[in-house]
Amino acid sequence: MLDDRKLDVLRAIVEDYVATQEPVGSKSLVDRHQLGVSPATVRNDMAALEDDGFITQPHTSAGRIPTDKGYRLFVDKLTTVKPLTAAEKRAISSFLEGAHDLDDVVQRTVRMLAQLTRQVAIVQYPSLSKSTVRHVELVALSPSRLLLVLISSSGRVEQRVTELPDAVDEALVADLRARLNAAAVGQRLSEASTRLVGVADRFPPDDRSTAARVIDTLVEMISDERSDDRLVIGGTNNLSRFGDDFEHSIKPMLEVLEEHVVLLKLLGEASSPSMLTVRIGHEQPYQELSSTSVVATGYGPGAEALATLGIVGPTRMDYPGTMAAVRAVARYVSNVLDDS
Amino acid sequence: MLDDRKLDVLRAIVEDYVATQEPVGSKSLVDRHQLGVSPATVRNDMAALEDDGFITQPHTSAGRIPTDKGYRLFVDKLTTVKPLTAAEKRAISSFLEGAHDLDDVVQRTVRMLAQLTRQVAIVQYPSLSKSTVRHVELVALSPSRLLLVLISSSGRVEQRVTELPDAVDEALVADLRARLNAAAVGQRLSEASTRLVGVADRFPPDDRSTAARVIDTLVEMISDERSDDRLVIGGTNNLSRFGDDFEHSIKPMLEVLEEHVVLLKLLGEASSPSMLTVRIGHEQPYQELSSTSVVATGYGPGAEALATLGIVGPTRMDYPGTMAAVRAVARYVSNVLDDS
DNA sequence: ACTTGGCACTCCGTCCACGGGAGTGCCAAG
DNA sequence: CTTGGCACTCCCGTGGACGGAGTGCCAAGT
Repeated sequence: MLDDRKLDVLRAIVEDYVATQEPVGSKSLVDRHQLGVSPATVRNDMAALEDDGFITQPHTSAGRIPTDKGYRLFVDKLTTVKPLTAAEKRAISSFLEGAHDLDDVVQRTVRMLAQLTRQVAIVQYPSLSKSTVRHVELVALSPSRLLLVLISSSGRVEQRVTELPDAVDEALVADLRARLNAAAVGQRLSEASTRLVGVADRFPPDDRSTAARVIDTLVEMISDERSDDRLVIGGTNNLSRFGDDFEHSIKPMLEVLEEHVVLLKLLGEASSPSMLTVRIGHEQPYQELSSTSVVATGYGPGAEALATLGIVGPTRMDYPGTMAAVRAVARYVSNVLDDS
Repeated sequence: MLDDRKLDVLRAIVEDYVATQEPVGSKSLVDRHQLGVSPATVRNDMAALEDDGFITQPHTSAGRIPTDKGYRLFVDKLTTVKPLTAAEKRAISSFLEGAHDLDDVVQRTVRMLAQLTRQVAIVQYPSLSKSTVRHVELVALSPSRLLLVLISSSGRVEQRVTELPDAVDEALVADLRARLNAAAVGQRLSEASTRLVGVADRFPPDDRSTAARVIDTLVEMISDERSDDRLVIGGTNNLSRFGDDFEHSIKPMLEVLEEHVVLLKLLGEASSPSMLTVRIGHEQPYQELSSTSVVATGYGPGAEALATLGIVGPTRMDYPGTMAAVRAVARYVSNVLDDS
């Protein structure tokens, strides 16, 4: 049914359409690719591909454009990975390694991704829920105000100030600090919460309400953070690449970029850093984005995927190049997180 | 030269044009406003206003639209402040007060601003350079790795990890912590840097290189942060309100939104929280944004302006409403920062 | 059985001419 | 100084004509 030449034709159609943004006809196809057959033959193949739903024509007697199904076949079967140039690789690693803290890493990553793919880039902050507690720090700002700092293995630092019911002295703070760290350090955040609640009971009655207050706040910080809704967006200027139909391609995208919750759904579950998720057109869950594709992958220190990063662009995009860039950036940022 | 009626006519033109987005003619003006004169009279006034450069016509025999100079006169002389409704005020304060940390405050502020003005909102993070050191915290992550946390009076927390030349014990860390805090707490950041450098000398020779390393990092953190380039953008979906001319109004705006440095210039110097800066069309420094206006003001705890917030929108915008909203949000966020 | 050249057909996009409509400028009268 | 009248200008939407690109099908060739 789908012999090799038909696949070649499909590939050629996808490539030409991505390059020119215009429906591609049989004539221009044979001109620009060495298919070794005549336009008439190509027409027959195109008719067959259309019957199978891989391509379609915007109107009778126009050229063909790939359908979502066509792109899907293209990325699944017809794509050979297009490795980045050495210069690009060097640029990525040196740029990412210049970062000094987690915020900086994330910022630079999103920038790099947007620049390489010339698409809108999205990077989710490393999730705390899968990472572990590295340290809990308490700082008395005044006798009745305490600053809590939570440091996770992913390098994320979360802080909050809490008002205490009673004044505390430095000894109690030190005691709290020691016990909280003993209970929580090394634990995954989800377990740390449950471990912490028990700690209050082991304080003398006088201090118990203070301890409970601190622990409550800490647990709240942990669960707040587990919602994982922080992300950074970059390359919105590449929206101009989405096409000329502002109302139906750019406007809905702008709406979605405001809704971080929606974006997180778009990125999908964090997959392993070496696995790319590609969702083409209707394959992603939002109808308004029916001509939009998502290329995403997980990243994080070690082999574990703590969070997701990726790009969003028109279905009509350079999949091989984009996929290579997303994968490469995910690898490099994972390495950087590993080191720190 | 400009009698009262001409000013009335100008105001009516601005209001109608902002509302309808279409050139306004003499007939529709007298229909929609009680000017008490005939269209012909209005035409004479319009001719005069055009001679003076306050309005212009896109083509012969079309209605008039305001020029930048016209808008300028409008905001300077013809605008009466349009106070927010009680419901709006309540919404702002309750929404902003729900924030638990500085990030949260900034996020919510930008969201609120975008929602109230239906424009693109920009909020600069409170500048550290004008704020003071509240606390310095050191945490030994391992014998030779130290986490430095810097907390400023504006509630901003900055952290960084540094590698030490030698192993340190808890006593040295405590000593460092005490001395650094003694030297820096309460100081403005600019002074804190100079104060800190002297501290290293007062350590015994064995520890001096470690102390110097820590102080170097701290000074670096301070000066890095003094660059003040962090800001948050919201309401980009309101870009669709910029008009139909994608290429010349939306695209350049998208470019600019990527360049935070440019945005900071656009916002301008932080003015006092009660003073609004309005830049109309060509009055702002970027040619590509010639049909864009900026409404900005400073904000911060107390009367001092630590940073700037504002909105960017088409010159054709509702100035009274926008100005009221920007001012109100700046006041409320200042209050919130004051409390915390 | 597949490939190829030929040919008629379809449909889009563009150009152009046309007319209605909104708005202006000017003038003369109140 | 204001007002009604009037001729004029120019935009913009509509509709028909036309060229071009591309298709589908058929009959002949390999």
